[in-house]
Amino acid sequence: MKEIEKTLENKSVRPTAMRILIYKYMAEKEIAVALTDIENAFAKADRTTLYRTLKTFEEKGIVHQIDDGTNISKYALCEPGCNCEIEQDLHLHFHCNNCDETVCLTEHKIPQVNLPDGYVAEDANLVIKGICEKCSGR
Amino acid sequence: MKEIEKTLENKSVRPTAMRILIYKYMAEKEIAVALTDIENAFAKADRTTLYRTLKTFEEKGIVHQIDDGTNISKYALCEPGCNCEIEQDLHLHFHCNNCDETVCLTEHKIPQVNLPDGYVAEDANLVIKGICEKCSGR
DNA sequence: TTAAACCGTGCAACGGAAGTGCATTTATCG
DNA sequence: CGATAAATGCACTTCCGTTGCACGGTTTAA
Ligand SMILES: [Mn+2]
Ligand SMILES: [Mn+2]
Ligand SMILES: [Zn+2]
Ligand SMILES: [Zn+2]
Repeated sequence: MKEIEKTLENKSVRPTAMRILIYKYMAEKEIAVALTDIENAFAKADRTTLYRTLKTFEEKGIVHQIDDGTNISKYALCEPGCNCEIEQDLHLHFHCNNCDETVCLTEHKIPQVNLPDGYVAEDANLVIKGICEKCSGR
Repeated sequence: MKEIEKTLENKSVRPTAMRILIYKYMAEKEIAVALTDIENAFAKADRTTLYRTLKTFEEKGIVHQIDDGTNISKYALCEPGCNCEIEQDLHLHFHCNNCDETVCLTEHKIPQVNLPDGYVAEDANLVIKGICEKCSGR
């Protein structure tokens, strides 16, 4: 728990009770979470607080936002080495068509693509949809 | 104009006046369009009609839906050879951070990626964000 | 040819999710 | 302690996508 407090402080985010709980919640999940997920997990807390917590976490590089094509923003903790406050950590994401869960594949970077003349890339998002490890039964 | 009628009929979509107009509108645009764009272009038509027209077009493989990360669904006509009713035509899309326009890069296919064991890919979406040809000035 | 069935269109309303303004509580610091 | 700033809570809004239902024209079959 003191761990989390330090992590937050290192990112210059004040470690309030709520923030620590949210961080803990996300750390225990291995999948990306939506605002609604957190809302359900912490029924007593107000949605706005959770919303702004995620925004703060995102600004400070604690979590990154994930667009998995569901039109519902997901969030996941950044890996220790990640510095996506500065530049996007271009790993890909996988969305399961069966269980509807989204995971970071942090080891799998988005391949470089050649663009037509005049196009300048600044960011990229690659989402693979299919059947996840759990659902495929391997 | 007769061209469009035939195109629609070939895809087993009845060529109503509205549908022909929408098709024409999309054919003239070189960029992906949102429902709101069409709505603005055809102020007299009802939003629902336009919405359902796009859905019909999509089901029949006349257009494909594009998720460019803006959380606003875009649509673009399918290329002549495209058969994305059956399998996804995996070209990438480019979204300009400056003019906010999204284009299909139909010549640029999404590169194959290796997934961890147990993961099965069924579909993929790759969006590059940056500065487009028009906005970069060459 | 005429009635029935079907399909396209329009109107109204709903729902989820993101976002904002402002009051209130809680923490920080002199 | 009081002053100040930050965090939280509540209410409300907006935007987009979506659906139900009714009306009217078109196709189809008796
Ligand atoms: Mn990720
Ligand atoms: Mn496209
Ligand atoms: Zn799954
Ligand atoms: Zn541009």
